[in-house]
Amino acid sequence: MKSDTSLSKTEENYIKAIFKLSEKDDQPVNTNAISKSMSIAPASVTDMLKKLAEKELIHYEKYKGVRLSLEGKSVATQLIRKHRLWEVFLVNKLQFGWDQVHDIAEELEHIKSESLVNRLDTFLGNPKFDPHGDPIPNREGKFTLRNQTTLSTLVPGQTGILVGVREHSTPFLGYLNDLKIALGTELKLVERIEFDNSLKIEISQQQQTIITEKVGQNLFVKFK
Amino acid sequence: MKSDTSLSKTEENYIKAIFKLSEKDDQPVNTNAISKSMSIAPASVTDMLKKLAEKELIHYEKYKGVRLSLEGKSVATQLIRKHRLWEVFLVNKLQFGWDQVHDIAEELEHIKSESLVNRLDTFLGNPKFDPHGDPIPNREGKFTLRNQTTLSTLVPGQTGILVGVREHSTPFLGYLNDLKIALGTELKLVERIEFDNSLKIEISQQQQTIITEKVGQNLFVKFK
DNA sequence: GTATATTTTTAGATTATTCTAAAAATTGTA
DNA sequence: TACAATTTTTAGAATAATCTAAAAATATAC
Ligand SMILES: [Mn+2]
Ligand SMILES: [Mn+2]
Ligand SMILES: [Mn+2]
Ligand SMILES: [Mn+2]
Repeated sequence: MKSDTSLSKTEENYIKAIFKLSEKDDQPVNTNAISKSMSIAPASVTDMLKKLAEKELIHYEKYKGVRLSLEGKSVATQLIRKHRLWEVFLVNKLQFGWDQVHDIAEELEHIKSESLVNRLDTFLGNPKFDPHGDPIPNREGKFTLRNQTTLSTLVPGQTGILVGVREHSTPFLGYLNDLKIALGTELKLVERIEFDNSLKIEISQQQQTIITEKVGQNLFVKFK
Repeated sequence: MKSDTSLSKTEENYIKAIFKLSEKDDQPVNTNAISKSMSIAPASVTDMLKKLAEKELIHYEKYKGVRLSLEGKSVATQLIRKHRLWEVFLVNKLQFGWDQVHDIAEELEHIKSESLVNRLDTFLGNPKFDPHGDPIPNREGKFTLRNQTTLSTLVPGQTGILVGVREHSTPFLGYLNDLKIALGTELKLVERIEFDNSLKIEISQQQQTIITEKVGQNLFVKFK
């Protein structure tokens, strides 16, 4: 049962952090993990977990970590929907670069108006992916799945199209900008260097470069 | 000298309230006036005034009311700029009604990003007025002046075009919607009823209606 | 399986914003 | 000018979100 419908920005940020930490494995999320991901002291996290449990947004047992309740998952999903739709707006309509929009979207996602989100969605043409290739949940919270193959798993000679990035940091996206790599760019794995698993790639059938294994693991591609 | 650049949403709301209260006469604004306009207890207002004075956003002398400093005026103007640009976005791009956008804009105005506002301005085509006919300050904070003549000052037989509304409440705007009165609508003063100064008007050369004096005073018109 | 290390919670404080009640200052009135 | 009414400020307290330090629980290691 949802007791209090209106959540503070702070509460929303905790919910989102917990959601992101439990995305991969569906394991309970530890206090310390939340603390680190949000840069907030563990003691403060404990306090908030009690509060969120009280509101039935999470299932919480002392010392055992937390899981989002169905209600909590829905809150998280709607926040992610808003975040990503705003990012599309900022990039497609206001001409921001994909490396400039995260922090602004981080604020915009907390504006509470269902009709605003839905009208924005319509205005943008119901996009399925955000500027980083991340899927945008629909009104019902359903995500379109994206290819999870990374460039580093291709075999030499194989070509992929960039459909998403795992890392979202400004430095990483700026680095891709410098390499003229954007969503939709054709990337061919030319050679894997044995020594350190770094990759020689060809970008848009033009320049060749070396990227580290780590970079390769952060580039999601689909087969051409 | 501006000491702390970042203001809380709360501080911003006080600055805006003080600005609006001193718009007409340039007199100092009293604690009680702020208290009433914001629905916050006078004692709380006093506390905040001390804080804003500390930050040099207002000139404050105990028991004598406050005035915005130049810095404070600039903060207020930029907030109003953001508020009105967002209202234009909501109405022109997302198809909201002019009676539905104020509260959402009240939230959006607190998003802090200079490039966001300026890009939004460009995207909207640098509008000079918002959906209620209120002037939108430019980057430098300059307002385009709008005609301040109200319908109630016309002489019978005279026609005006609606260029703005003084009241912004949802009920008032909804009432105008019902009457098919919008910005740009032609309004002819047919007759002034002596008894209570109510006005018989003709809307878009079509229906005739009676409106109260109060309504007439809330409709800004320019001569046709 | 005890001792040590790590994680989590509790206790006690702090800052921002708000409140009510009471005191102080100012304003209006006769 | 004196008294009353009004306005404003001060005092003391509450709530939300955070912190540090210490205690308690759990996990790891030998
Ligand atoms: Mn983002
Ligand atoms: Mn994104
Ligand atoms: Mn408004
Ligand atoms: Mn407006």
